[in-house]
Amino acid sequence: MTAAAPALSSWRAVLAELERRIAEGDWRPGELIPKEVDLAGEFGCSRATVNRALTALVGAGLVERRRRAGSRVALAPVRRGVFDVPIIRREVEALGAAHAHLVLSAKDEKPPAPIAGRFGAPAPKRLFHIRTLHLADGRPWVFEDRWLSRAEAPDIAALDLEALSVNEWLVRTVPMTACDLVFRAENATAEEAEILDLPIGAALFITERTTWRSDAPITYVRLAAGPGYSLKSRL
Amino acid sequence: MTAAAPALSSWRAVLAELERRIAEGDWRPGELIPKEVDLAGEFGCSRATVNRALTALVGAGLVERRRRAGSRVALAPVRRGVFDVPIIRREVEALGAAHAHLVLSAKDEKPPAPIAGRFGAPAPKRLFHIRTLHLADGRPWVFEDRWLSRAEAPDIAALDLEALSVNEWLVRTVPMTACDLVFRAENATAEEAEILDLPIGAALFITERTTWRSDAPITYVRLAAGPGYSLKSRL
DNA sequence: AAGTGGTCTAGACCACTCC
DNA sequence: GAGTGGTCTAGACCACTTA
Repeated sequence: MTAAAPALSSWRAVLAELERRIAEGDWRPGELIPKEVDLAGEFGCSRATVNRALTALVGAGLVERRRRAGSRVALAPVRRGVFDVPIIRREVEALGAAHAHLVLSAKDEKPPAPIAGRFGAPAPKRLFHIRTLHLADGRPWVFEDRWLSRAEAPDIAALDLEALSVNEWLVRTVPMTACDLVFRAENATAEEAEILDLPIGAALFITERTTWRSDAPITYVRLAAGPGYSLKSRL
Repeated sequence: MTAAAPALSSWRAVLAELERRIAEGDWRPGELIPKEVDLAGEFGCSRATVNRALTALVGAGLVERRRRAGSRVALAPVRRGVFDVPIIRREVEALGAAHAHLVLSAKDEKPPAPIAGRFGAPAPKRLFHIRTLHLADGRPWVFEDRWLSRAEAPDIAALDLEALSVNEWLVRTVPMTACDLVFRAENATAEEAEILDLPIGAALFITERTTWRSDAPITYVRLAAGPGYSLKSRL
Protein backbone atom coordinates (compact mmCIF):
# COMPACT_ATOMS: atom_id res chain seq x y z
CA MET A 1 0.00 0.00 0.00
CA THR A 2 1.11 3.48 -0.73
CA ALA A 3 1.36 5.91 2.11
CA ALA A 4 -1.63 8.21 2.32
CA ALA A 5 -1.01 11.14 0.00
CA PRO A 6 -1.44 14.63 1.40
CA ALA A 7 -4.94 15.83 0.77
CA LEU A 8 -5.48 17.82 -2.42
CA SER A 9 -7.77 20.46 -1.09
CA SER A 10 -7.59 22.98 -3.87
CA TRP A 11 -9.28 22.49 -7.19
CA ARG A 12 -6.11 23.50 -8.98
CA ALA A 13 -4.17 20.81 -7.19
CA VAL A 14 -6.82 18.29 -8.12
CA LEU A 15 -6.76 19.52 -11.71
CA ALA A 16 -3.00 19.17 -11.85
CA GLU A 17 -3.18 15.64 -10.51
CA LEU A 18 -5.88 14.63 -12.97
CA GLU A 19 -3.90 16.15 -15.82
CA ARG A 20 -0.85 14.27 -14.65
CA ARG A 21 -2.68 10.97 -14.65
CA ILE A 22 -3.88 11.57 -18.16
CA ALA A 23 -0.52 12.79 -19.37
CA GLU A 24 1.36 9.88 -17.84
CA GLY A 25 -1.08 7.41 -19.24
CA ASP A 26 -2.52 6.18 -15.94
CA TRP A 27 -5.82 6.86 -17.62
CA ARG A 28 -5.70 6.20 -21.34
CA PRO A 29 -7.83 7.87 -23.97
CA GLY A 30 -11.32 6.45 -23.88
CA GLU A 31 -10.90 5.05 -20.42
CA LEU A 32 -13.42 5.58 -17.65
CA ILE A 33 -12.38 7.86 -14.81
CA PRO A 34 -13.46 7.12 -11.23
CA LYS A 35 -16.59 8.91 -10.27
CA GLU A 36 -16.59 12.21 -8.46
CA VAL A 37 -17.44 10.79 -5.06
CA ASP A 38 -14.58 8.32 -5.22
CA LEU A 39 -12.09 10.93 -6.31
CA ALA A 40 -13.26 13.24 -3.58
CA GLY A 41 -12.72 10.45 -1.12
CA GLU A 42 -9.28 9.69 -2.47
CA PHE A 43 -8.16 13.30 -2.47
CA GLY A 44 -9.76 14.13 0.83
CA CYS A 45 -11.77 17.01 -0.51
CA SER A 46 -15.40 17.68 -1.24
CA ARG A 47 -17.14 16.52 -4.38
CA ALA A 48 -17.63 20.11 -5.50
CA THR A 49 -13.89 20.58 -5.63
CA VAL A 50 -13.43 17.52 -7.80
CA ASN A 51 -16.28 18.69 -9.96
CA ARG A 52 -14.66 22.04 -10.50
CA ALA A 53 -11.45 20.41 -11.68
CA LEU A 54 -13.30 18.02 -13.97
CA THR A 55 -15.33 20.86 -15.39
CA ALA A 56 -12.10 22.60 -16.28
CA LEU A 57 -10.89 19.46 -18.03
CA VAL A 58 -14.11 19.31 -20.02
CA GLY A 59 -13.60 22.91 -21.00
CA ALA A 60 -10.16 22.01 -22.26
CA GLY A 61 -11.66 19.15 -24.22
CA LEU A 62 -9.57 16.59 -22.40
CA VAL A 63 -12.45 14.81 -20.72
CA GLU A 64 -15.99 13.94 -21.74
CA ARG A 65 -18.73 13.46 -19.21
CA ARG A 66 -22.25 12.14 -19.33
CA ARG A 67 -24.63 11.66 -16.48
CA ARG A 68 -25.07 8.13 -15.46
CA ALA A 69 -22.36 7.04 -17.89
CA GLY A 70 -19.47 8.64 -16.04
CA SER A 71 -16.40 10.53 -17.20
CA ARG A 72 -13.92 9.38 -19.81
CA VAL A 73 -10.63 10.66 -21.13
CA ALA A 74 -11.56 12.16 -24.48
CA LEU A 75 -10.94 9.61 -27.19
CA ALA A 76 -10.64 11.87 -30.19
CA PRO A 77 -9.84 15.14 -28.55
CA VAL A 78 -11.50 17.67 -30.77
CA ARG A 79 -9.71 20.05 -28.56
CA ARG A 80 -10.85 23.56 -28.37
CA GLY A 81 -8.31 26.20 -29.00
CA VAL A 82 -8.50 29.65 -27.53
CA PHE A 83 -7.11 32.78 -29.05
CA ASP A 84 -7.41 36.44 -28.29
CA VAL A 85 -9.28 38.26 -30.98
CA PRO A 86 -6.71 40.51 -32.55
CA ILE A 87 -6.94 44.20 -31.88
CA ILE A 88 -4.69 45.70 -34.48
CA ARG A 89 -3.51 48.65 -32.47
CA ARG A 90 -2.45 46.41 -29.63
CA GLU A 91 -0.73 43.95 -31.89
CA VAL A 92 1.32 46.67 -33.47
CA GLU A 93 2.19 48.22 -30.15
CA ALA A 94 3.10 44.83 -28.76
CA LEU A 95 5.67 44.60 -31.52
CA GLY A 96 7.18 47.80 -30.25
CA ALA A 97 6.04 49.81 -33.25
CA ALA A 98 3.96 52.92 -33.52
CA HIS A 99 0.41 52.40 -34.73
CA ALA A 100 -1.34 54.72 -37.11
CA HIS A 101 -4.06 54.39 -39.66
CA LEU A 102 -5.06 56.07 -42.86
CA VAL A 103 -8.58 56.35 -44.15
CA LEU A 104 -8.44 55.46 -47.84
CA SER A 105 -12.10 56.02 -48.51
CA ALA A 106 -15.32 56.37 -46.57
CA LYS A 107 -18.75 56.71 -48.11
CA ASP A 108 -22.24 55.31 -48.40
CA GLU A 109 -22.45 52.70 -51.07
CA LYS A 110 -24.60 49.99 -52.51
CA PRO A 111 -23.00 46.77 -51.30
CA PRO A 112 -22.09 44.08 -53.83
CA ALA A 113 -24.18 40.94 -53.59
CA PRO A 114 -21.85 38.79 -51.46
CA ILE A 115 -21.57 41.54 -48.88
CA ALA A 116 -25.25 42.36 -48.92
CA GLY A 117 -26.01 38.70 -48.37
CA ARG A 118 -24.24 38.79 -45.04
CA PHE A 119 -26.50 41.54 -43.85
CA GLY A 120 -29.62 39.45 -44.04
CA ALA A 121 -32.51 38.67 -46.29
CA PRO A 122 -33.96 42.12 -46.92
CA ALA A 123 -30.62 43.27 -48.24
CA PRO A 124 -29.92 46.83 -47.17
CA LYS A 125 -29.83 49.27 -50.05
CA ARG A 126 -26.89 51.19 -48.73
CA LEU A 127 -24.12 50.53 -46.27
CA PHE A 128 -21.32 52.67 -44.98
CA HIS A 129 -18.15 51.50 -46.65
CA ILE A 130 -14.82 52.43 -45.17
CA ARG A 131 -11.39 51.29 -46.24
CA THR A 132 -8.44 51.94 -43.99
CA LEU A 133 -4.79 51.04 -43.87
CA HIS A 134 -3.14 50.29 -40.56
CA LEU A 135 0.51 51.22 -40.31
CA ALA A 136 3.28 49.95 -38.08
CA ASP A 137 6.04 52.50 -37.81
CA GLY A 138 4.72 54.06 -40.96
CA ARG A 139 4.79 50.89 -43.02
CA PRO A 140 1.65 49.18 -44.30
CA TRP A 141 0.55 46.46 -41.94
CA VAL A 142 -3.11 45.56 -42.38
CA PHE A 143 -5.66 46.63 -44.96
CA GLU A 144 -9.15 46.87 -43.53
CA ASP A 145 -12.23 46.84 -45.72
CA ARG A 146 -15.36 47.38 -43.68
CA TRP A 147 -19.10 47.62 -44.33
CA LEU A 148 -21.29 49.06 -41.64
CA SER A 149 -25.01 49.00 -41.08
CA ARG A 150 -26.33 52.55 -40.96
CA ALA A 151 -29.19 51.40 -38.80
CA GLU A 152 -26.98 50.06 -36.06
CA ALA A 153 -24.35 52.75 -36.16
CA PRO A 154 -25.97 55.93 -37.40
CA ASP A 155 -23.38 58.30 -35.97
CA ILE A 156 -20.47 56.92 -37.85
CA ALA A 157 -20.35 59.60 -40.50
CA ALA A 158 -19.94 62.32 -37.92
CA LEU A 159 -16.94 60.62 -36.41
CA ASP A 160 -13.38 61.79 -36.78
CA LEU A 161 -12.27 58.60 -38.44
CA GLU A 162 -8.65 59.60 -38.55
CA ALA A 163 -8.43 59.95 -34.80
CA LEU A 164 -10.19 56.82 -33.62
CA SER A 165 -10.29 53.60 -35.55
CA VAL A 166 -13.74 52.40 -36.46
CA ASN A 167 -13.17 49.22 -34.56
CA GLU A 168 -12.31 50.95 -31.34
CA TRP A 169 -15.24 53.27 -31.72
CA LEU A 170 -17.55 50.31 -32.25
CA VAL A 171 -16.17 48.43 -29.30
CA ARG A 172 -16.82 51.33 -27.00
CA THR A 173 -20.16 52.37 -28.38
CA VAL A 174 -22.16 49.55 -29.84
CA PRO A 175 -22.57 46.55 -27.61
CA MET A 176 -21.86 43.39 -29.49
CA THR A 177 -23.31 40.02 -28.79
CA ALA A 178 -22.14 37.58 -31.43
CA CYS A 179 -19.40 37.34 -33.96
CA ASP A 180 -18.30 35.01 -36.72
CA LEU A 181 -14.68 34.71 -37.71
CA VAL A 182 -13.11 33.11 -40.74
CA PHE A 183 -9.41 32.89 -41.44
CA ARG A 184 -7.93 32.02 -44.81
CA ALA A 185 -5.04 32.67 -47.13
CA GLU A 186 -5.37 34.56 -50.40
CA ASN A 187 -3.08 35.92 -53.04
CA ALA A 188 -2.91 39.70 -53.16
CA THR A 189 -4.83 41.34 -55.96
CA ALA A 190 -3.21 44.18 -57.83
CA GLU A 191 -5.08 46.69 -55.70
CA GLU A 192 -4.24 45.02 -52.41
CA ALA A 193 -0.63 44.68 -53.45
CA GLU A 194 -0.39 48.36 -54.15
CA ILE A 195 -2.06 49.36 -50.92
CA LEU A 196 0.08 47.06 -48.81
CA ASP A 197 3.21 47.73 -50.83
CA LEU A 198 3.69 44.08 -51.66
CA PRO A 199 4.23 42.20 -54.89
CA ILE A 200 1.11 41.05 -56.69
CA GLY A 201 0.20 37.56 -55.58
CA ALA A 202 1.86 37.82 -52.16
CA ALA A 203 0.24 35.49 -49.65
CA LEU A 204 -2.16 37.47 -47.49
CA PHE A 205 -3.55 36.33 -44.18
CA ILE A 206 -7.24 37.14 -44.38
CA THR A 207 -9.53 37.60 -41.42
CA GLU A 208 -13.23 38.01 -42.09
CA ARG A 209 -15.46 39.02 -39.25
CA THR A 210 -19.19 39.52 -39.13
CA THR A 211 -20.62 41.01 -35.97
CA TRP A 212 -24.22 40.90 -34.79
CA ARG A 213 -26.19 42.60 -32.12
CA SER A 214 -28.94 40.13 -31.42
CA ASP A 215 -29.58 38.99 -35.00
CA ALA A 216 -28.99 42.37 -36.56
CA PRO A 217 -25.65 42.47 -38.38
CA ILE A 218 -23.66 45.50 -37.37
CA THR A 219 -20.58 45.21 -39.46
CA TYR A 220 -18.63 43.00 -41.82
CA VAL A 221 -14.92 43.51 -42.02
CA ARG A 222 -12.17 41.93 -44.04
CA LEU A 223 -8.63 42.32 -42.81
CA ALA A 224 -5.73 41.57 -45.13
CA ALA A 225 -2.30 41.23 -43.61
CA GLY A 226 0.96 40.66 -45.41
CA PRO A 227 3.80 38.27 -44.71
CA GLY A 228 5.06 38.29 -41.15
CA TYR A 229 1.57 38.30 -39.78
CA SER A 230 0.47 35.31 -37.74
CA LEU A 231 -2.23 34.28 -35.35
CA LYS A 232 -1.07 32.44 -32.25
CA SER A 233 -2.90 30.21 -29.86
CA ARG A 234 -2.33 27.71 -27.09
CA LEU A 235 -4.30 24.80 -25.88
CA MET B 1 -41.30 50.58 -8.88
CA THR B 2 -40.74 47.49 -10.91
CA ALA B 3 -42.49 44.38 -9.84
CA ALA B 4 -40.19 41.94 -8.12
CA ALA B 5 -38.47 39.95 -10.83
CA PRO B 6 -38.65 36.21 -10.62
CA ALA B 7 -35.58 34.87 -8.87
CA LEU B 8 -32.73 33.86 -11.15
CA SER B 9 -31.72 30.70 -9.45
CA SER B 10 -29.59 29.11 -12.13
CA TRP B 11 -26.16 30.37 -12.97
CA ARG B 12 -27.02 30.31 -16.65
CA ALA B 13 -29.96 32.59 -16.05
CA VAL B 14 -27.75 34.92 -14.07
CA LEU B 15 -25.14 34.81 -16.82
CA ALA B 16 -27.74 35.66 -19.44
CA GLU B 17 -28.98 38.59 -17.39
CA LEU B 18 -25.47 39.94 -16.83
CA GLU B 19 -24.70 39.57 -20.53
CA ARG B 20 -27.88 41.39 -21.34
CA ARG B 21 -27.01 44.29 -19.09
CA ILE B 22 -23.63 44.61 -20.73
CA ALA B 23 -25.00 44.21 -24.24
CA GLU B 24 -27.75 46.76 -23.70
CA GLY B 25 -25.37 49.22 -22.19
CA ASP B 26 -26.83 49.24 -18.66
CA TRP B 27 -23.24 48.69 -17.63
CA ARG B 28 -20.82 50.44 -19.94
CA PRO B 29 -17.27 49.36 -20.64
CA GLY B 30 -15.04 50.23 -17.72
CA GLU B 31 -17.93 50.57 -15.35
CA LEU B 32 -18.01 48.93 -11.95
CA ILE B 33 -20.43 46.07 -11.48
CA PRO B 34 -22.25 45.58 -8.18
CA LYS B 35 -20.48 43.19 -5.90
CA GLU B 36 -21.35 39.55 -5.69
CA VAL B 37 -23.29 39.79 -2.46
CA ASP B 38 -25.49 42.54 -3.82
CA LEU B 39 -26.18 40.71 -7.06
CA ALA B 40 -26.97 37.58 -5.12
CA GLY B 41 -29.42 39.58 -3.07
CA GLU B 42 -30.98 41.12 -6.12
CA PHE B 43 -31.33 37.85 -7.97
CA GLY B 44 -32.39 35.90 -4.94
CA CYS B 45 -29.71 33.28 -5.27
CA SER B 46 -26.55 32.42 -3.42
CA ARG B 47 -23.28 34.21 -3.91
CA ALA B 48 -21.72 31.05 -5.36
CA THR B 49 -24.22 31.13 -8.19
CA VAL B 50 -23.40 34.73 -9.04
CA ASN B 51 -19.74 33.89 -8.80
CA ARG B 52 -20.10 31.09 -11.28
CA ALA B 53 -21.75 33.38 -13.79
CA LEU B 54 -19.15 36.08 -13.31
CA THR B 55 -16.37 33.55 -13.67
CA ALA B 56 -17.83 32.57 -17.02
CA LEU B 57 -17.86 36.21 -18.09
CA VAL B 58 -14.22 36.54 -17.12
CA GLY B 59 -13.51 33.47 -19.22
CA ALA B 60 -15.21 35.14 -22.15
CA GLY B 61 -13.12 38.23 -21.60
CA LEU B 62 -16.13 40.45 -21.01
CA VAL B 63 -15.45 41.22 -17.38
CA GLU B 64 -12.33 41.89 -15.35
CA ARG B 65 -12.19 41.24 -11.64
CA ARG B 66 -9.77 42.05 -8.88
CA ARG B 67 -10.19 41.37 -5.21
CA ARG B 68 -10.93 44.37 -3.20
CA ALA B 69 -11.28 46.47 -6.34
CA GLY B 70 -14.44 44.81 -7.60
CA SER B 71 -15.58 43.72 -11.05
CA ARG B 72 -15.68 45.90 -14.15
CA VAL B 73 -16.95 45.50 -17.66
CA ALA B 74 -13.81 44.98 -19.69
CA LEU B 75 -12.75 48.29 -21.14
CA ALA B 76 -11.04 46.97 -24.23
CA PRO B 77 -12.67 43.61 -24.58
CA VAL B 78 -9.85 41.37 -25.67
CA ARG B 79 -12.46 38.88 -26.49
CA ARG B 80 -11.44 35.32 -26.53
CA GLY B 81 -12.35 33.25 -29.50
CA VAL B 82 -12.83 29.53 -29.52
CA PHE B 83 -12.23 27.19 -32.37
CA ASP B 84 -12.08 23.47 -32.78
CA VAL B 85 -8.63 22.24 -33.53
CA PRO B 86 -8.86 20.89 -37.05
CA ILE B 87 -8.72 17.15 -37.49
CA ILE B 88 -8.10 16.74 -41.17
CA ARG B 89 -9.99 13.52 -41.66
CA ARG B 90 -13.07 14.98 -40.06
CA GLU B 91 -12.87 18.17 -42.01
CA VAL B 92 -12.71 16.32 -45.26
CA GLU B 93 -15.54 14.03 -44.34
CA ALA B 94 -17.60 16.97 -43.19
CA LEU B 95 -17.28 18.30 -46.72
CA GLY B 96 -18.80 15.10 -47.97
CA ALA B 97 -15.57 13.91 -49.53
CA ALA B 98 -13.60 10.73 -49.03
CA HIS B 99 -10.44 11.12 -47.02
CA ALA B 100 -7.21 9.34 -47.82
CA HIS B 101 -3.58 10.03 -47.26
CA LEU B 102 -0.33 9.20 -48.97
CA VAL B 103 2.97 8.83 -47.21
CA LEU B 104 5.49 10.73 -49.29
CA SER B 105 8.47 9.92 -47.13
CA ALA B 106 9.20 8.58 -43.65
CA LYS B 107 12.62 8.21 -42.14
CA ASP B 108 14.93 9.17 -39.31
CA GLU B 109 16.72 12.38 -40.01
CA LYS B 110 18.85 15.07 -38.50
CA PRO B 111 16.49 18.00 -38.03
CA PRO B 112 17.41 21.39 -39.44
CA ALA B 113 18.20 24.01 -36.84
CA PRO B 114 14.81 25.76 -36.66
CA ILE B 115 13.06 22.45 -36.13
CA ALA B 116 15.60 21.17 -33.65
CA GLY B 117 15.23 24.36 -31.68
CA ARG B 118 11.61 23.59 -31.03
CA PHE B 119 12.52 20.33 -29.41
CA GLY B 120 14.42 21.94 -26.59
CA ALA B 121 17.88 22.89 -25.53
CA PRO B 122 19.73 19.62 -25.87
CA ALA B 123 18.69 19.39 -29.48
CA PRO B 124 17.90 15.81 -30.41
CA LYS B 125 20.33 14.30 -32.90
CA ARG B 126 17.67 12.54 -34.85
CA LEU B 127 13.95 12.84 -35.25
CA PHE B 128 11.45 10.82 -37.18
CA HIS B 129 10.47 12.85 -40.20
CA ILE B 130 7.30 11.99 -42.07
CA ARG B 131 5.72 13.86 -44.94
CA THR B 132 2.19 12.99 -45.96
CA LEU B 133 -0.40 14.31 -48.33
CA HIS B 134 -4.04 14.30 -47.33
CA LEU B 135 -6.51 13.83 -50.14
CA ALA B 136 -10.15 14.78 -50.47
CA ASP B 137 -11.85 12.65 -53.09
CA GLY B 138 -8.43 11.88 -54.49
CA ARG B 139 -7.37 15.50 -54.87
CA PRO B 140 -4.57 17.05 -52.85
CA TRP B 141 -5.93 18.83 -49.81
CA VAL B 142 -3.33 19.32 -47.11
CA PHE B 143 0.40 18.70 -47.10
CA GLU B 144 1.65 17.59 -43.71
CA ASP B 145 5.30 17.82 -42.72
CA ARG B 146 5.92 16.30 -39.31
CA TRP B 147 8.85 15.76 -36.99
CA LEU B 148 8.45 13.31 -34.16
CA SER B 149 10.48 12.68 -31.03
CA ARG B 150 11.70 9.09 -31.00
CA ALA B 151 11.84 9.19 -27.22
CA GLU B 152 8.17 10.01 -26.86
CA ALA B 153 6.89 7.84 -29.66
CA PRO B 154 9.27 4.93 -30.09
CA ASP B 155 6.84 2.63 -31.82
CA ILE B 156 6.13 4.86 -34.73
CA ALA B 157 8.40 3.09 -37.20
CA ALA B 158 6.57 -0.19 -36.73
CA LEU B 159 3.26 1.41 -37.56
CA ASP B 160 1.33 0.91 -40.76
CA LEU B 161 1.42 4.56 -41.68
CA GLU B 162 -0.74 4.11 -44.72
CA ALA B 163 -3.61 2.75 -42.71
CA LEU B 164 -3.73 5.13 -39.78
CA SER B 165 -2.64 8.73 -39.95
CA VAL B 166 0.15 9.66 -37.60
CA ASN B 167 -2.03 12.20 -35.97
CA GLU B 168 -4.76 9.78 -35.13
CA TRP B 169 -2.25 7.28 -33.86
CA LEU B 170 -0.72 9.91 -31.62
CA VAL B 171 -4.05 11.03 -30.31
CA ARG B 172 -4.96 7.55 -29.28
CA THR B 173 -1.62 6.53 -27.90
CA VAL B 174 0.40 9.39 -26.55
CA PRO B 175 -1.39 11.62 -24.11
CA MET B 176 -0.87 15.26 -24.85
CA THR B 177 -1.00 18.07 -22.38
CA ALA B 178 0.01 21.27 -24.09
CA CYS B 179 0.04 22.59 -27.59
CA ASP B 180 1.11 25.72 -29.42
CA LEU B 181 -0.61 26.77 -32.61
CA VAL B 182 0.40 29.36 -35.15
CA PHE B 183 -1.54 30.25 -38.28
CA ARG B 184 -0.12 32.24 -41.16
CA ALA B 185 -0.20 32.65 -44.90
CA GLU B 186 2.70 31.73 -47.17
CA ASN B 187 3.32 31.50 -50.87
CA ALA B 188 3.78 27.97 -52.12
CA THR B 189 7.34 26.94 -52.87
CA ALA B 190 8.01 24.98 -56.02
CA GLU B 191 8.00 21.74 -54.06
CA GLU B 192 4.79 22.52 -52.21
CA ALA B 193 3.14 23.62 -55.41
CA GLU B 194 3.98 20.34 -57.07
CA ILE B 195 2.80 18.26 -54.14
CA LEU B 196 -0.47 20.13 -53.80
CA ASP B 197 -0.94 20.49 -57.55
CA LEU B 198 -1.09 24.25 -57.37
CA PRO B 199 0.70 27.03 -59.19
CA ILE B 200 3.94 28.20 -57.65
CA GLY B 201 3.27 31.10 -55.31
CA ALA B 202 -0.31 30.11 -54.54
CA ALA B 203 -1.42 31.38 -51.15
CA LEU B 204 -1.20 28.58 -48.61
CA PHE B 205 -2.90 28.53 -45.25
CA ILE B 206 -0.21 27.34 -42.87
CA THR B 207 -0.84 25.76 -39.50
CA GLU B 208 2.12 25.06 -37.28
CA ARG B 209 1.61 22.99 -34.20
CA THR B 210 4.00 21.95 -31.48
CA THR B 211 2.77 19.45 -28.94
CA TRP B 212 4.19 18.66 -25.53
CA ARG B 213 3.72 16.00 -22.96
CA SER B 214 4.66 17.71 -19.73
CA ASP B 215 7.55 19.79 -21.03
CA ALA B 216 8.81 17.15 -23.43
CA PRO B 217 8.01 18.05 -27.02
CA ILE B 218 6.36 15.17 -28.79
CA THR B 219 5.89 16.46 -32.28
CA TYR B 220 6.10 19.49 -34.49
CA VAL B 221 3.88 19.56 -37.54
CA ARG B 222 3.39 22.02 -40.34
CA LEU B 223 0.20 21.79 -42.36
CA ALA B 224 -0.06 23.53 -45.69
CA ALA B 225 -3.50 23.89 -47.23
CA GLY B 226 -4.38 25.38 -50.58
CA PRO B 227 -7.10 27.81 -51.58
CA GLY B 228 -10.54 26.93 -50.35
CA TYR B 229 -9.27 26.08 -46.93
CA SER B 230 -10.44 28.19 -44.03
CA LEU B 231 -10.59 28.16 -40.28
CA LYS B 232 -13.87 29.17 -38.72
CA SER B 233 -14.72 30.38 -35.28
CA ARG B 234 -17.44 32.07 -33.28
CA LEU B 235 -17.40 34.28 -30.26
C1' DA C 1 -7.02 47.53 8.30
C1' DA C 2 -10.79 46.55 5.72
C1' DG C 3 -13.29 45.16 1.76
C1' DT C 4 -13.85 42.18 -2.17
C1' DG C 5 -13.24 38.18 -4.75
C1' DG C 6 -11.60 33.12 -4.58
C1' DT C 7 -12.48 28.91 -2.92
C1' DC C 8 -13.88 25.00 0.11
C1' DT C 9 -17.39 22.27 2.57
C1' DA C 10 -21.39 19.39 3.51
C1' DG C 11 -25.57 18.45 2.20
C1' DA C 12 -29.27 18.40 -0.85
C1' DC C 13 -32.08 17.97 -4.91
C1' DC C 14 -32.63 17.58 -9.76
C1' DA C 15 -31.83 15.87 -14.61
C1' DC C 16 -30.34 12.93 -17.59
C1' DT C 17 -29.14 8.23 -19.16
C1' DC C 18 -28.42 3.68 -19.31
C1' DC C 19 -29.88 -0.79 -17.90
C1' DG D 1 -35.41 2.37 -11.61
C1' DA D 2 -31.02 3.47 -10.20
C1' DG D 3 -26.67 5.67 -10.73
C1' DT D 4 -24.00 9.54 -12.21
C1' DG D 5 -23.12 14.21 -13.12
C1' DG D 6 -25.02 19.17 -12.71
C1' DT D 7 -26.08 22.57 -9.81
C1' DC D 8 -27.67 25.24 -5.71
C1' DT D 9 -27.23 26.70 -0.85
C1' DA D 10 -25.45 28.69 3.40
C1' DG D 11 -21.72 29.42 5.74
C1' DA D 12 -16.98 29.89 6.37
C1' DC D 13 -12.20 31.07 5.80
C1' DC D 14 -8.46 32.73 3.07
C1' DA D 15 -5.85 35.85 -0.19
C1' DC D 16 -5.12 39.69 -2.34
C1' DT D 17 -5.36 44.76 -2.88
C1' DT D 18 -6.25 49.03 -2.04
C1' DA D 19 -7.08 52.74 1.18
